Amino acid sequence: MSWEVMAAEQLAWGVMEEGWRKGPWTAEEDRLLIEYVKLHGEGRWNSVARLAGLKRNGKSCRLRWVNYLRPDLKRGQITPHEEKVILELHARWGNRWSTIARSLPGRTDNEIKNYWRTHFKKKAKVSSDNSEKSKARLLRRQQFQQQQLLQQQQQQQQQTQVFDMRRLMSLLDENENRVPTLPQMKQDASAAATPIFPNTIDDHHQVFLYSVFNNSAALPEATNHDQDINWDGLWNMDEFSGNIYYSNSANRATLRTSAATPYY
DNA sequence: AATAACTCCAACCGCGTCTCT
DNA sequence: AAGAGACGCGGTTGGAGTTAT
Repeated sequence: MSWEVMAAEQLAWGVMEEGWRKGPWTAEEDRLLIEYVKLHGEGRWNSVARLAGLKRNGKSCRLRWVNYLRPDLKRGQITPHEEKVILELHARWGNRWSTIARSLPGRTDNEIKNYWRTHFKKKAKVSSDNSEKSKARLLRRQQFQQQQLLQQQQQQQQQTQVFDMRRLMSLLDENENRVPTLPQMKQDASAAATPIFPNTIDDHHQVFLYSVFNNSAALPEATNHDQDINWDGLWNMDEFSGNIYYSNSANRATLRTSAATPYY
């Protein structure tokens, strides 16, 4: 092979390995492959190089035909209906892309696989992260329950004020949609300047509510994720006390539903 | 305007299964 | 029955294009 030919092949960046070309296909190679299939039909891919004059191995030819040149391929974006089918079939079959592709005429396993990876895999990861979060939440809830138990015992011993959960629930009902942001809550509750729940809740209950929302007896430093923390607390509250959450706010129930909706 | 980050997708690779001799 | 080659599948890579900062 002359150096000119070698240089030309480098420029076309078709890599030659053991005599086989690799990398992107040229229009001429496509034409030769289409001609070959017209004459000999699909299959016998290892004969393509010899019969069609292509410097491609059989595997590469088959892949190019199946994923790109086949005339029955459907071009264009995956439709919402196709996406639905992919989701349903993936839930049933897992990563059996060729099986899924059989239910989507004109789509290749490679195309579906790529679509899944780019559109759903990341969301699945987020979902798994959420599952980690819910484990941590469970742990926090258990700690919180222990803490409450301890508190109650101490309070009974000292015969001091007893927290009445029913009272708190009704207070929450009365103050529907008034869930404050954390900095507001922290500032107001600790300073006891302006009541957060102006209707009825006294300073003592404000601090307690803050701790319920945040599963913490102490007031933490302000954070940039105030809303997250507050709603996190609400999820826990729901799990912890039964139906506080549902009885509390239709809006929050809607939010909860949307947050709990599984996605891929 | 530059560039970093992200998305898309064609193509490759390794391996398991099938088919033929 | 066994070995070799062909085929098919799922995972991965890397370049091009697009979007965000």
